[in-house]
Amino acid sequence: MTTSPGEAHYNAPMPLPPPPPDSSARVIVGLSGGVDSAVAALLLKQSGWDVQGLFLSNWEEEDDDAYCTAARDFQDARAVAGELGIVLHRVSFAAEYRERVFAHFLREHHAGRTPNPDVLCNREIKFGVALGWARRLGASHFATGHYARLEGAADGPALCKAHDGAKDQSYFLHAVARTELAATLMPLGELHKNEVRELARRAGLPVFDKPDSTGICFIGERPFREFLARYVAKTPGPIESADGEHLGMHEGLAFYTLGQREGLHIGGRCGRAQAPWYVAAKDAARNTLIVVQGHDHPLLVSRELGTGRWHWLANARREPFRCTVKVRYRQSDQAARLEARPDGTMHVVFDEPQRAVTPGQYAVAYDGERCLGGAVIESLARRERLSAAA
RNA sequence: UGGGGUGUCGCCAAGUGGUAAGGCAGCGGGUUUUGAUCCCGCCAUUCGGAGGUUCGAAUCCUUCCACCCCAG
Repeated sequence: MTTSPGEAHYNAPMPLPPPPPDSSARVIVGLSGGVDSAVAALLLKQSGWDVQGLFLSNWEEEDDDAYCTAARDFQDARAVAGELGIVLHRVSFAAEYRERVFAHFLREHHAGRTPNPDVLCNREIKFGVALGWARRLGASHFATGHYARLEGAADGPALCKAHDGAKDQSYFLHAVARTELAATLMPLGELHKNEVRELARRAGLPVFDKPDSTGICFIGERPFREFLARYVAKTPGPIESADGEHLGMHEGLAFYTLGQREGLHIGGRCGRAQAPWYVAAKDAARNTLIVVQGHDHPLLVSRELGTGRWHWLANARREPFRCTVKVRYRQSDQAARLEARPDGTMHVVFDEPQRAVTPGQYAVAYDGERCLGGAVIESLARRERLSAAA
């Protein structure tokens, strides 16, 4: 059953979630107030589960529209629960979010790296404390509206890509503990986004046309630099080309990420090409941002990277093996050779050089549709060393 | 102070009589549960100032101003 995105096959049999193991089995669905989690709850109910909703509020600020957004989301979640006739619990994990996700987020930025808070948010909050809370609420299972599939494999639960490749969120889920995935249901994994919206519309769910949310999970979409500046002091310093020419000033290394183009304020230079400039490196010792010109400049690409401790979502492999790897969300799969180190880290060598591999982001491995696990990117090896060019 | 050169959007830069290219930056939007990238749109009634020639000037003339280089 293949369908191109855009033309849904509403008449095809809808893939329903697995029926409950027994008639009274309870599942707690994380209801965000968005359309995805609403439809996840809808489908589970239709399958016969005893469904209850859980609304998480993890970011409590009273100073701006984030508060309004959160309040609106809760209202939407409540409306959905009302329409489905299910109980809705509301729990704040703001303290946990701050300690386990946001503190790390700030530490990484202070260190000049580019953290991915949503990976941690899934592991620590949604599939951590929230899932634990679901158990306390008497549920055997926890469910979310993530676009990913969970299958039973010979070696345990397997996290697989969503059928809707454009929405696949397995990258963000790679760090979740397997024991937690074993108790998790993701009913949307075989649906396309437009099908989800259509299901919501037909079921009378008021959020059927609510726009997709973006931005850091629970914090939301906002001007990133401005937001970060509330927590990280600005430490201005020079911007230099790889050959040492002074090109301007930066606001602090934490406010930039590798491969970034915007915000450098570098205009035309006499004798230089007419191409935009991109962040190639951060020289912390000199508080200097190193930039290069051209989207695919050699100093922007890496062929190898080293990770932190690898988290397996399949049986660990001790011998080198080939698979595909993403170094950022929504990147197409890149062929690579992986070799686990004795200390639990991973060494990745790509077939093709990769652009803007960034410490703090995650390298996530796949065998076809299945996610094999991943780890944070710690180091990278460029084709040419920066020092050689300087 | 002589001699030479240059002054076109925040920056780089086309345009030498026919009614202001392009790139970068910036801004806005799209894509996106990180941060990026990417895509689309906007962005000089005006060419250092003032006069003049001309049907018509950024382009020619006069003059003033600024900056740069060489002399000194």
